[in-house]
This record gives sequence, C-alpha cells and structure tokens, in this order.
Amino acid sequence: MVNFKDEIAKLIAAEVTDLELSEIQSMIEVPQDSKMGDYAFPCFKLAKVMRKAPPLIAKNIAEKIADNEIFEKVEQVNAYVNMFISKEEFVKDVVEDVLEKGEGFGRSEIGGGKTVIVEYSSPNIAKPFHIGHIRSTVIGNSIYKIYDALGYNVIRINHLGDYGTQFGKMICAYRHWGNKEDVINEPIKTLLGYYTKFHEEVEKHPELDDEAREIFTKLEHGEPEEVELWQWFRDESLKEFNRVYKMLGIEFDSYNGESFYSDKMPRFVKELEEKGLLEESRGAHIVDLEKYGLGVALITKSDGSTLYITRDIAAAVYRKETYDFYKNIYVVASQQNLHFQQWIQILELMGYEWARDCVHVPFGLVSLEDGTMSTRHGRVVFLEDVLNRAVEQTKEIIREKGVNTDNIDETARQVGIGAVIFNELSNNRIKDYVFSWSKVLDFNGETGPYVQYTYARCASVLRNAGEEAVKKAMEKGLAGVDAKYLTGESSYALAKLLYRLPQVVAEAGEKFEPSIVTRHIVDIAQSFNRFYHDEHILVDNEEEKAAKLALVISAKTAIKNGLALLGMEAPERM
RNA sequence: GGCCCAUUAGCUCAACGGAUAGAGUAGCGCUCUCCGAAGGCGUUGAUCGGGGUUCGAUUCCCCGAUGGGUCACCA
Repeated sequence: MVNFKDEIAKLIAAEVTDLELSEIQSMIEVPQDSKMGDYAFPCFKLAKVMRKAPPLIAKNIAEKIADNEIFEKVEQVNAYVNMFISKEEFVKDVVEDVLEKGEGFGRSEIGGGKTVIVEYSSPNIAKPFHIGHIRSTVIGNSIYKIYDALGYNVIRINHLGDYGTQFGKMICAYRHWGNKEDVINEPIKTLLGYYTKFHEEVEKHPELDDEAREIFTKLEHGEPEEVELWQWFRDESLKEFNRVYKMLGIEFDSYNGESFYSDKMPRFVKELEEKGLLEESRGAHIVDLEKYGLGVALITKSDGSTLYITRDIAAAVYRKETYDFYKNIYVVASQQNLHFQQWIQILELMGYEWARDCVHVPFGLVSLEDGTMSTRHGRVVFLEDVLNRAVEQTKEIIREKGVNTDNIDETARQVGIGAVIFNELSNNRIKDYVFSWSKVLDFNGETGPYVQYTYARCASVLRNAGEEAVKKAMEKGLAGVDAKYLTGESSYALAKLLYRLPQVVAEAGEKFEPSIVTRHIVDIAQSFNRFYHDEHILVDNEEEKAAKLALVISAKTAIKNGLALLGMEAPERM
C-alpha cells in the first residue's frame, strides 16, 4: 500500500531544497479536523531559510504539487498546505490491502527477526495474585504481542519471586504447624497463612527467626530436604498462578525466577571488585553511584548474602549470553525506577555496552478505594475474583438481552475477561489508578465489550448478507472494489483509520505503550458504528453491496487483529 | 529534606511544538414495525499558579503549589 506521508514528503522535498527529506517527513502532520485535509504541511519554519512569508511559501508549494494524481485537492490556508488524498483510490487500496493480508494486517517486518526479551508478571511465590499484578501481566503480554507483530523474535520471561529469607520462614512454619493436605487443596491461601502465623509466633518466640535463617542457609546450600519442600511450595503456587494465566490466555517461555540465579552471583561480586567498583561500608558492600545522582547500591549485606540488585545483574548477563538480545524489556512498577537506574548504570560501569539495551517499562500504582492494598489488613482484591465476576456479569447481560449465542459460557468468558484486560490497557501505563468494581464492570462507552460488540455487529451483517454475497465482496475487494460507493464521509473516515493501524502498532512498540493500540481500535469501532448508522449496507445494488461489505470485512479484520494485540478475543456473537 | 513521576471538562482519560484542546462517563433531550440500542445523534462543560524560550506552548526550560513514589542490609 502507498505510504502517503513518504510520497508527500518527496513531492515537497522537490520544491523545498533547503530541508532534508527526513525533516520534511517529520513536519507533515495529520490535521485534527478532516475538513483541513488528510495531511498538512506547516510552512512557518521555512520563512527563515527561504526569507519569504509563510503563506506565500505554502501557496507556492500547493500550486506545484497540486497536479499529482494522489491528490484530489491541495489548498493553501494561511501558512499551511492542506492536502486531500483522492478518496476512491485510497479506499480501494486500503480495502484491498486489508483483505489481502487478513490476519497479517497490522503486522510488519520492522524487527527483522531480532530477539527481544520481555520480562513480565513475575509474582511472588506463596503470595496472592491480586489486582495489582494485573498490570505487569497484561501490559507485558500486550508488549509481547506487539513486538511479535513487528517481526521480532520474542522471549517471554516470568521472573518469579521464588527466593529469599521468606522461604526459610515458610518452611519453618510448615514444619511447626503445617499440613500437607491443606497446601495441596489451597496452596496460596495456606502458605500465606503459614507466613502470617510465623510473624505472629515470632513475637513470642524470637528464636524462630534464627531457625528460619538457618533453614534458608540450608536451602541456599542445596540441602535435599529443604530444597524438596521449597520446590513443592513453588510447584503448588505455580499451579495456582497458571489457572489465572490460562483465564487470561497468557503464556511464558521461561519461568526462571530469582532462585535460578542464586548460584550465578559470586562471579559478578568478584568482577565488581576487580573493576574497582565495590566499596566496603558498614560491613556491607556497595557501589557508590552518588556522582550519577543515584545514591548507593547495596550489593551484598553485612552477613555476605546478596540482594536482588545483584540477582538482576546476573540475570541480565545470563540473558545476553543465552539469547543475545537486541532489547531486554522489563515490565515492572515505577516504584522500582531507582533500582533499575542503579543496576543499568552499574552494568555500564562494568563496561557492558549492551546495558543501554535494557529497558525498564514502568507503570503506575493500583490502590483500592479504602487505601493501598494490604494482605495483612484484608485489603486485597484477588485478580481471579475480578475475572470471575466480570464473566458472571457478562452472563447476566447476555441472558437479559436474550442474544442467541451458541455457547453462553464461552462468549461470557471472552467478553468478561476481555473487559478487564481492555480496562487495564486503556490508559497510559504510567498513570496511577484506584481499582473500582463499578468501573471494571461497566460495559458501556469506551470499553472492551463496546469494541467486541462492534465486531459482533460486523459479523452479524456478514451473516445476514449470506455466504455468497460475502464471497463476492471478498473477490471484488481483492480485485479492486468499486470505491465510488465508499467515498461518503463516514466510509472514508473509517478507511483512514484502518490505513493507520500498522503505523499505530509500530508507535505502540516504540513507546512500549499498548494503550495507543487500545485507543485506536476504539476509534475504529466508533467510526464503524457511525458508518453503520449513516449507510445502509445490504442494499439491492450488487456492486454497491459488494463494496460496502468489503469495507465491513476490512473493519472486522482490523478490529480482530487489534484486539489480539491486546490479548483479547473477538466473539462472532455476544 | 534530596531525587523521580503526575496534575487538562463534575468524574475517568486523549492530544509528533501547530490551525477552533478531543473522547467516554455523569446530567438534560432525541433515536429500535427498518442490516444487533452493550448502539447512534444533539446539548452544557477544561489546560494547577507565575515567569521564560518560540512566528506559535497542554507539550520545552525555570520558580512555586498539590498528589504519589523512592532514598543501605525486603523485592
């Protein structure tokens, strides 16, 4: 398909020799109001170099490029050159491109098969998977989908929090008050119970702390009994996490968490020392990063054990050596900004040039209406409950509306889960937000169900049209649809949004921002609904019907592909 | 207190340094004997304050305000 921005840049460059092509390209904009054209070129900056009034420059450019066949019209308005693309050609091209690419529409080869690592979700073993965890999980999954669509080879890593003194406490508690059956039946809840029990008991019996520390040391040294228990806790926890991942349709290539790197750290402590970066301070070992404004980073504690910054350094090197990544992306809360700045700086000081290929993708905090989340105070919302309630609510709505679906359970699952995912990916990830039941369960307006509804509506139109008509529309669309039926305002607006989807995906990838895709498919859905309202699709005129159906198929395809990038499914009926 | 981030309509959020700052929601009105009303249409309504850079600032810089995060043995 024609890249209009590039074409326009070339045309203007031929007239404006004072600027580089790339500079002209970046100056071309899409006006907010389509009445001012499909593309616009502001000439203010040229005034200085060309020593002419901006409107005059705009007028000259407009006159020179107006004859080109890609334009229907070129106008000069003040300092702007406003360009209107020939509608028929454009719509025909877009429809043809979407139909031809099908599921591949929106994908590209920008990545050229380079390897990218995305680390996301990374919950702590034996702790509840609550609503706060949805962020890394869902944002990370979408970033994976987006990079995959951009032609990268993506490795998905779940960096489990499966290591640390807490496991000494857990094992200690299990030995004193534990029960195997309970753990198997309800792993997280039971293990968490042990953890809290331990903290209660340690008040009365401080010696438990020593016992726990001793157990952890044994675990670190690979004592079979301790390792076996730890492994069991880990497996049981993972089973429970996998239930949620399955509901969300999320998978990983590796579950190598913190424990995986437990034996890989001495090398780096030694290396830091050899490179003269390590200092002793208050019995601990640190790297002083004051001169970078990053404080000090604690590498080993005064008792010699390591901290997670050391594990992150080890993990980054391991990944470079194992995968030779082009980018190593960490989808982790903004609370850890300093932590990431510190260890990436340390890697640079160690001389690892690829340190700058490690990217922290931060996101804001989730809190509850009655304050921050706190497992101990019972202020916690489980992600699984949110998903289940969303599915239940969807079922009720489906029954209310009496929609005929083949399988209410399946449809409710797609829509309910989708609503939660979509809600999560609607805003810029850096924003903090307060979790609200009424908001996740509100399915009106700019929501996942709205977009899915629009998809189902497309599907419904195609069903009503019948197989023959759809087949004909496909053939017509691929051969070049009769676009004179698609030049109405709403048809053209829809086609323009479809055209932009691939660029939107690329932009979302560059910015690690799935919400850019989310907003765009909302725009597409809105635009389709307007088109649907304005135009009668199933008309008697066969040519017109085929043209309109081809546009419907295109919109349906784009919505499905867009939803897939968010990790959502598209129901044919709902 | 130092550093980082946020602040746009009653509420939740958009806006490559560009033209008249856009949506949704809530409120008020329309709109299903006509391709799905989880829809569409209309209407009211906003850039935290003060400086600066620029032809042009919601956007960049400085000062301040408010909110959040973070700052050595947790992750």
